[in-house]
Amino acid sequence: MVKNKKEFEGFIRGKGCRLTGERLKLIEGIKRQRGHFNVDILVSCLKKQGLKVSRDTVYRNLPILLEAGMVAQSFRTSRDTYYECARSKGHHDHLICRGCEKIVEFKDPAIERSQQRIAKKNAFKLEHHCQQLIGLCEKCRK
Amino acid sequence: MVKNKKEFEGFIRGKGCRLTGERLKLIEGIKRQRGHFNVDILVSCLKKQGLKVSRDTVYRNLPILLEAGMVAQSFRTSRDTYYECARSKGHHDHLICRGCEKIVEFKDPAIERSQQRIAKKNAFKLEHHCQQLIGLCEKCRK
DNA sequence: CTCTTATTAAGACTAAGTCTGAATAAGGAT
DNA sequence: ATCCTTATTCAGACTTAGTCTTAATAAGAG
Repeated sequence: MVKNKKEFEGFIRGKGCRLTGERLKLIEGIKRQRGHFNVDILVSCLKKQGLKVSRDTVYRNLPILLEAGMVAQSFRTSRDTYYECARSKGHHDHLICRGCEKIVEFKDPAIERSQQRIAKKNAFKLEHHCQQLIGLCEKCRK
Repeated sequence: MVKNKKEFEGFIRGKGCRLTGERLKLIEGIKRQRGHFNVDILVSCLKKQGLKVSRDTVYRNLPILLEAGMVAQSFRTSRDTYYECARSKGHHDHLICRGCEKIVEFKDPAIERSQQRIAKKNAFKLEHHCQQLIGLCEKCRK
């Protein structure tokens, strides 16, 4: 899990990739994100802050940042994939109201352990997971 | 959970909707699906079997079939949403290899119970969930 | 059988994500 | 420092899952 610019430099060079200005802008901009973001949100925030980077560059570098553990895939709507800065909080999953789209974050160590057990039983090396509980919140049930 | 044509008729009329030929073709075609399918797969299978229905009709009716519990959302790739006929097997989740895209199905009652507990704690009425464990299978780890 | 209105098909449209090709710049070699 | 190779970037074209529009059709009530 890469935590800062220095570690990122090591990580990126270790892969034989180049440490470009855009990549530094990207990790800077992502650290500034609070909460969930999708690619368009990220690009327009970067732009506002004078850290212009093309949409394509974001798409190209996201897999690297995911691999480095600096960004985590958070959840998906029918339209979009949302991410979040891994440093902002620990890992967690989401409870989503299909009525008002309210999102509640939760952690459950027991579930995580079960997931590891299931992966092991099937000889998988678990890298990450996506767990979304969909339902109706108190208000939306009326 | 709607199980057959008769129950479906009751369900659809209960909603004040019409029992159309297309809807019958749809549930017929879905019952014939084995395993996972996305909208395009479903449309072309229906076509092959002489049950022509437009793509749009499928998209329009999927929420109804989900609500009726005849179809379940199965998992999503970066491109597509996959479904499956709810009757074919019981509910289960997926372990997906990001290398070869192999999919392993699993059930875990303990996780299901935890999910219910989490929903209850947050005053949500849980309708369904999406749990995908992503990693590398034995072969793809080399 | 007639009338109302939900539903349908066809195709235009939207937008997330990918691809292409030319220009740029990182980093090693000299 | 300067040159050279090649990964990376940008801009914009492209692909395609999913949505919307409109006119035609047909389900169901009376």
